[in-house]
Amino acid sequence: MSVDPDHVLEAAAGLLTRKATASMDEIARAAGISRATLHRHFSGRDALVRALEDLSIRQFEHALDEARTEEGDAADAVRRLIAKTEPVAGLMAFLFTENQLYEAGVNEGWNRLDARVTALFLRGQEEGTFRLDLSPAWLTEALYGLIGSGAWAVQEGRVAAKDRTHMVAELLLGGAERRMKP
Amino acid sequence: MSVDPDHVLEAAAGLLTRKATASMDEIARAAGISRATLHRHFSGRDALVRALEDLSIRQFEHALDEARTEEGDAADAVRRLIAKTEPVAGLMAFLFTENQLYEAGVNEGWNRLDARVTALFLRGQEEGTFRLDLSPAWLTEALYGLIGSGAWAVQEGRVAAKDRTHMVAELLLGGAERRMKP
DNA sequence: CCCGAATGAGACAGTGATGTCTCATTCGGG
DNA sequence: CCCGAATGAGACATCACTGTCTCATTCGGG
Repeated sequence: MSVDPDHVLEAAAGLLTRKATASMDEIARAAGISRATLHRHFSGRDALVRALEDLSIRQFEHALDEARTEEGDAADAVRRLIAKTEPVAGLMAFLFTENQLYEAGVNEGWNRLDARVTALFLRGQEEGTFRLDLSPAWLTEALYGLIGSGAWAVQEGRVAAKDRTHMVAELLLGGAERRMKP
Repeated sequence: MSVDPDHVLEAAAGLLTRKATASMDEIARAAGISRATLHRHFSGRDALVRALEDLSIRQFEHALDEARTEEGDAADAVRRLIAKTEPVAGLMAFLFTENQLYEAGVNEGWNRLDARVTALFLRGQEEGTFRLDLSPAWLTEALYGLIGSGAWAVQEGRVAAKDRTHMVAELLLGGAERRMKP
C-alpha cells in the first residue's frame, strides 16, 4: 500500500487552496495518510511547500506548452493560456499569497516561466495587438493576480466555474469598457 | 506620553503590508511601544486585525466618498476611485490575503462597500459604458485583486509607484488589447 | 506462506508566539 | 512639586505546531 507522493501533493494542494494555514496533521488527514508517513515523504512543511511549488511550476509550464504561446495572435494565445491554466489556478493562487507571506526567495523555476509570459505580452505589443502603455511586467503580474482572483471568486461562489476562463481572459484583454467593433 | 491608538494602527498596517506574518512583538516594536502596551490597547492579535479592518473600511469608504462614484462617467468614476485608493492599497492587499487565509467571517462593513462598488459597475453597464458580459460582482472582485497586485508590484519594484494608478485603472477599464479610436 | 518494508498510532521534547502578570520607572496634569 | 496614570521590561504559564522516535500492525512480493 505504498503511498503515491503525487497523490499526496494533489490532496495537499486541494486543501491548502481552501485553507492556506492548514497544519501538517490536517494535510496528512486530507491525503488519507498519517502524519508520520507524511513526514517520511516530505521532510517538513517547507519541503512540502517547495514540492508544491515544483508541481505548480511543472503544471503551469505544461499549460504554457499546450497553449502554444509562441504561435498565432497574441491575444488568442493569452486566452488559450488562461484556459489551459484552469486546473492549476487554485494552487497558483495559494502559492501567490504564500510568496507574499513568507519572504522566502522565489523559486528559480518561476523566473523562466515569468520570462515566457512576459515574452508573450512583449510579442503582442510588437505585433501591435497590445497597447504599449502597460508594461509587460505589469501585464504578467496582473495575469497572475487575476488568475488568483478568479480562482477565489469561483471558490466563494461569486463566479460560476464555467465562466472563470472567460471572465479572467476578457477582463485582462479587453477590460471593462465597452468597445467599438474594430 | 499616552499612546495614540491610530498611530499604532498605522505602524501595524505599514509592517503587516510588508510582512503579513509579523508577530505581536514585531508590531509593537514597529509602533515604538512595548508588547505589554500593545496588549493594553488591543486585547490580542485578532482584535488588532479587526481594528485594522475597521481602519481600512473607513479609509476605503472615505475614498469612495471623495471619488464621488455616483457622479459623471462611470469609467472616470472608477479612475477617481482607484486614484483615491492609493494610500489604502497596501493595507487592503494585506487584508485581502488575510481573509483568504483565516476563514473568519467577513467583516460586515465590507458588504456595504462591496455594494457601492458593485453599484458603480452596474451603473456603468446600464449607461452603456461597461460591457455586459462581465458581471458587476466579478468586476468588483477584479478591482480588489488588481489593487492588491498593483500594491504588490510596486512594493517589489516591478512597477513605479507613480504608475500604479494608471496601470491598475487602465488594465481594469481598457484591458490589454489595443483599441480603435471610438 | 513468510519476511521485509511500509504504514499507523501515539509518545515526546523543542519551538515560537500568545496572553497575563508584576514591578519599577516615567510622564504630565493639578 | 507630587501623585496617579500610563508605560517598559521582563517573567511566566500556556498553547499549537513541529519534527523525531518507537512499536505494533499490515501489506505484498518472492
